[in-house]
Formats: sequence, C-alpha cells, structure tokens
Amino acid sequence: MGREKDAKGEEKVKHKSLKLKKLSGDESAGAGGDAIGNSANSDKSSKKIENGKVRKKAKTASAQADNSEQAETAYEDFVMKKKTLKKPVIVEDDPLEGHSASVSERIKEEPEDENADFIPKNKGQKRKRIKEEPRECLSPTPSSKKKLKQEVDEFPSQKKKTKKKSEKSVKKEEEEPATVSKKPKRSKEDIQEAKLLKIKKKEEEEQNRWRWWEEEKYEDGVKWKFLEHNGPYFPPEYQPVPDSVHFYYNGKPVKLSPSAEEVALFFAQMLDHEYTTKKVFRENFLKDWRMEMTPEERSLIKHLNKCDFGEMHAMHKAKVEARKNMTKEEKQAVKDANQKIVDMFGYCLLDHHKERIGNFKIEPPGLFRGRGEHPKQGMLKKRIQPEDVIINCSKGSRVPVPPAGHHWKELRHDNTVTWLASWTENVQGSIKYIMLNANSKLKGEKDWEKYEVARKLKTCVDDIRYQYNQDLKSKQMSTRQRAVALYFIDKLALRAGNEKEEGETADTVGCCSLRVEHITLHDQLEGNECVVEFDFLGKDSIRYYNKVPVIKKVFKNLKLFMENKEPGDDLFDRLNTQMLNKHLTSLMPGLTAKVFRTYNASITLQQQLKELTNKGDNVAEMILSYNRANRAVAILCNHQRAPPKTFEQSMANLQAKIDTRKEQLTLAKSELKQAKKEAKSKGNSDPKLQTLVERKKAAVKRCEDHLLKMELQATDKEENKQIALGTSKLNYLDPRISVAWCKKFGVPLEKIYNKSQRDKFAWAIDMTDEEFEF
DNA sequence: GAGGCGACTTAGGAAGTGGCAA
DNA sequence: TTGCCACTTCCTAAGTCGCCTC
Repeated sequence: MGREKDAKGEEKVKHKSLKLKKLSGDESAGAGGDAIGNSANSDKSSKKIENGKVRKKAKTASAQADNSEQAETAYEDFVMKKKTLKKPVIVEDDPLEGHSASVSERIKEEPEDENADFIPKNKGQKRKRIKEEPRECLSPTPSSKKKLKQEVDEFPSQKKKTKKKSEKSVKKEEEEPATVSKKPKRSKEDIQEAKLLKIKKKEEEEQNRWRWWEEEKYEDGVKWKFLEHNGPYFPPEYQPVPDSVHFYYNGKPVKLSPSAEEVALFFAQMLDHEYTTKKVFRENFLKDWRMEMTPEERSLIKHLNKCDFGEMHAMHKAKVEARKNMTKEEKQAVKDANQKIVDMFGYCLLDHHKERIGNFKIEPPGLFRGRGEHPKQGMLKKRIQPEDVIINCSKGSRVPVPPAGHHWKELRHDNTVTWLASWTENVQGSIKYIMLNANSKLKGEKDWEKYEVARKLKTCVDDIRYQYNQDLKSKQMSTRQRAVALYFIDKLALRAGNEKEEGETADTVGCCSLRVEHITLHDQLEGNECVVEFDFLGKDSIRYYNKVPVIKKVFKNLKLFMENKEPGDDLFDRLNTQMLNKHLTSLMPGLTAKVFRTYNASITLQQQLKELTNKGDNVAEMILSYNRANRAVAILCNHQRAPPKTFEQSMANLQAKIDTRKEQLTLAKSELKQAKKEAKSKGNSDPKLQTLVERKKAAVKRCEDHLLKMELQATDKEENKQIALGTSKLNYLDPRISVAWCKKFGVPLEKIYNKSQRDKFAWAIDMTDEEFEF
C-alpha cells in the first residue's frame, strides 16, 4: 500500500506539464481572463503541475423533480410515498472483532416494527411475500463452513476452476431442473413430466417473486430495514505444486517457497496470454513477485527471462484438460458441492425476502489485468483475509461467522448503503463490494429510477438544446466550452470524462477530458462541411473513431479552443465534469451527463423500432428489426467487442448451409413443378396426385422459410461482427420500450430477453402495456 | 472550492454450458 | 455420440457522481 502512495506522489503529468502556462484569476474576474480569443491555458492544467494529480468533484443535485404530466404513473406514486416515512436507522461502526456470538449479544434489536414497513400498495393483490427462509440456509456454523470448503477443495482434479464451472451449471439446474442430469434415455412420459415440472416451477417462481415495485419506497437514503447474510465466500488456500513439477532459473531447478511459488503459478497460468509478453506487465510482475520471495530467492532470481515456468504451465494445462474430461459422476459431484456453496453464501435476507447476491466470492489473488496500456498491469493482487473485510448487516440479524481462527475487520450496520461486505484492494487502493444480484429490489429500484430521470429529460431536452445553442455564442469562454461539450455529449453520447490520476491508469478520456490531439478539424471532408474527426481511447481503452459534421458555431468554437495549444493540452481547459453536472442539475433536478446517454439510447431504440418494424413481418424478421434498432444504439454508444475468434469460420459454415438450402429449394421447386404437371395431365382428378402436389408445396414453403431464416441470421451476424449489443440492452435501453414492442407486435419476450434479463426487468415486464411511450 | 473517498453503474473478456448438426 | 459454436454467466476493471473534510 505504501508503495502506491509513493507512486501517486511521484508519477506526474507528462505531456501537459511542460507546456501549460498558468492563467490568473477565475473567469468571473472579468472578460480579460475568460474572454473569447483568450484561449491560452488553464487553471486546471496548472493545478496538475502543482499537485501532481487532479480530481475534482461535483455539487450535489437536489432530489426529485416536479411531477410532469406523464411520470404520473406508478413511479411518481412510488417516489411520493417515501416522503412520509421515517428517518434512517442510525449507523454505527462497530470495530468489534472476533467471534460472532459475542457480536450478536452486543447488537440490539431493531427498534422499528418491521411489518409496518411492508404495507402493500394494493392490499390483497398479487404481491406475495416469500415465507421466511429456513434459518439454517443463511446461518452456517463454523464447522459446517469448514466442512463444506473441504468438500469442494478436495474434489478430484481441479478445485478452484472446476468449482466455477459447476456452479454455473448448477444455476441452470435451478432454472431448468428437468433438463439437467442426462439419464441414458428418457421415455415420452419422462419428457412430458419434465415439461410439466418446468411449467410448474415457472409458475411458482412467478408467484414467489417479490413485487417490490408495488410497495412503498423508503424515505431518502434508506436502502433496507433488515439485512442478514452469511458473509463472503473465501477462495481456497493455496496448495503447493507436486514435487515433480519444477521451476527452473537459469536452467537449474529451484524449489520455491510456497508464497513465491503461488505467485509464480499465477504467471505460469497466463503464459498463453498476450499479457505476459508485455514489458510493463513483466516488470510489474517481477517486482511484486520478488517481494513475495525469501531473501535467498530474491538474491538468486533477478531476471524474468531466465525463468522457466514451462512445467508449471504444463501442469496447469493438464488440469484444465482433466477438468474437461471428468466423468459425468465427477462433474455431478462438483456441481453438488458448489450448489452447497451457493446455497450457503449466495443469498441474503433483505427485508425478509430472499435475494440473490451478485458476487458473493472474495476475489482470489492473482495478477492484475488492467485494460489497454495500464501502468499497473502484472502487479500482484494479494489474497484477501477476513481481517480485511468489513461486514454490513442489520442490528439484530445473525452476524456472519468468519472462517475459523479469523475475525472481520469491522462490523457495520449501515442501512444507507446496499453492500453486504467490502474490502480495499491493494493494486489501486479502491474499495470492492459484495452486492446484490441485478434482479434484486435494490438494483431494480435504482434502474427504474434511472429510466424515469431519462424520461423526464425528454420533456425538457428541447429547452436544454436551445440553451446550449445560445451558449455557443456566449462571451464567457467557459460557457462556450460547456456548450460545445454538451453538444457532443448530446449528439454523440460521449461519456462525461472525469479527470484521472495520470500514471495510475491507462490514458483514456471522455468528453471533458478530451485533448487537442484527439480531434482533427476539416473544413471539408467527404462532401461535408465542418467535420470533426475524433480519435481517442475511451473507457476500457476502446477506441472511439468518428467523423462528424457539426454546426458552424461548434466548429468555429473548436478552432478557437485549439488556438495556441499543443496536442497534449486539454481541449476544454475551462471545464470539468463537476461544473458541467452542476449546470445540468440546475436545468433539471437529477440531470447529469450520463443521463443523456440513457435518454439518447432509449429514444433511439424507440424511434428505430417505429421505423423498422413492419406489421406483416414474421417473428424472425421482427427480431432482425429489433437487433438492428439495438445495434443503432450500440453504435451510438460505441459498444464494441473483439470479433469472435471463430467468426470467419462460422460465417463460412453458415454460408455453406445457405447454399445447400438453396439447392434443396431448387430441387423442391422442380419436384413441385413435376407433380403439378402430372396432376394436370390426369385432369387434376387423381386425389393421390393432388396430395402429392400439396406435399411438394409444403416442402417448398418449408425450404423457403428455412432459407429466409438463415439469410436473416447471416445478415444479423455480419452486422454484429464487432458490435456488442448486450451492454446497451442491459444498461441503457428502458426495458419498457422492448416489452411494449413485444406486446404490440406479438413477439415472444423470450426472443428479446433471456431468463436472467427477464428477471432483471421483472418490474418493467409486469407494469408495461403495449401503449407505453418512453 | 478543491480534493479525496465511497458507492454505485457500466463494460468487455473469459469461462462455462447446452443445443444441435454431423 | 461427439464436437462445435452460440449463448449465458461470471469476473472484475473502469467509469460516473455525490458526499465529506479541510
């Protein structure tokens, strides 16, 4: 930790620091400092030079908006109600460490009458509260925990990873119990029974769903009134490699100490990955690895290129292979063991409803895989101990039991936050959280709220656009910069672009942090006037490249902002995200830069669906239209993915199938023709020949349908090569638009949302009819 | 008002899974 | 029955933005 802090102080602005002059005074001091034409350099940049790092923060946006006409609906209702409720439960830090029993004793009962908080909006209506779960489900004893861990850790070939695998299958199992264990052969009755079971399970699930959106919301800030869980699941301890597996240094075998060996194995496991070829990764790894070594090891091992991890790598690959080749029984045993872990740690009780936890496992140690040119890639992510973990739960709930011989860092009862456990990771010093699954009340409620804010923007976006268009002519440079930035955020769905500590992360930017080098201005380009060419790395080091014709006022301003600046200077040197968001919040409560992304994504989907959907289309065509609309949004938001490795091959395979199908269609058509001819020659009186004609007709139809379906699939696939649809679908598109569209055009919702997406959007599915307008 | 921190959302890649064609 | 591949889920990094402290 100390090391990062030092690094923070040392690593400084590079390209900017030499170039920037300090400007005096703030803009309000007079037109002199901020007048148009004075495009010199910024306070902001100067600060970078002085302080080495810059991070600024925005002002609070005050709460909820006035009710405009339509937000009307359930949401308004929901929000209004919370105002009458009580103050948050007081948060107390309890630095208590040690055994849970003593903790429980010290925790007082919650003062509130819990039931009082659960007054259903529509009494007697469909909402049902799940009965309380059997206590033991959330309350393992230390010995049962230990035993469970052993079961999993000791399983045949390879523990850690097999576990993950089986856990997933287990999840599927939960969803589709009937399809899981593959018996040798199932009779028709079995299959029928399985189907019925599946339907029954679905119904039950639906009945048991917590319809939180029909309940009153808590007062501001309060996230829950009761929270109980079993704490996080810790990854198994390191098991040294067998003596037969050697590590060599300079050609000679070296037996490493367990801690050095563990880190060496992290590297060995990644040898197939490009990371291990990168200089920064290798240097960071070596540095951190040496810190885990004994003094003797450290004095011996000084150069990574003299290290031979070959046998360790081979062992790892053999384990992966062995895992693949496990027998059904072995796989089943792993599944079962992992199911126990999920049962034990994967759920919590939130206001007495059983909720799935999103990430209940502590992140295992390993090598940090930063994205892009991350300066910290390869550093060691250390093993997290219970002593590093803060537990958050209700007073009066059962306190999670730490692993034997350990204690928690802290026990907290903070019901104004949604996390169940947290710890600070060592590489970047950031806090990691254990939180609920996307289908939980806490996440769903927030999601709903997000889309409501975006819908509210719809009602005032014209005024805001008018305003920033006016501001493009402002005498204040900062106002002009804000207007241009807003223009980009609105038109191009750029992210806000907070400032980052340089040298701590990859060099990526968003709108406010764009530098001169990231844009090129073209008076004329490809038949358009006033074109801005963007080329920069955004979030996750994904390249944003776009050539955009802009209005003249924007273009002229950009020229002005770039005057007398070096490529590495900030384009918007009088602007940061706090200023921008403060301004936006003053225009509409709750409005920030990111709301524009949500708004533009959702409105684009709605418009595209209107444009692309044809009433007479079949389901396959409808889905292609939907995907195209979705794709338009993904392009707008620049959601890219690496083309799948097998893309070319699978595209070729699909094309081959299409060709085969075409041949079949030709054949089917000629057979139909022949059949018709024969039937006609007998005066259409032979019923057998008539039947034959009908059969051939059906065959042609079948072929055509198949062909169409495959061609649509191929088009979809090609268009989707480098575009990730999932991110926008999950995070930016108001699900009510999709639900309404499905209902309106008779498209099964399952074609648009998979099971977990339907769970996540249960609130939207339940409340939306086909008339919904974003 | 700046800066640091905390809480939460958004993001792409890796790993796992299961359906389907051969 | 097997192996491929599309789809799903997991994992955790990397953003945004609000709050608190000085």
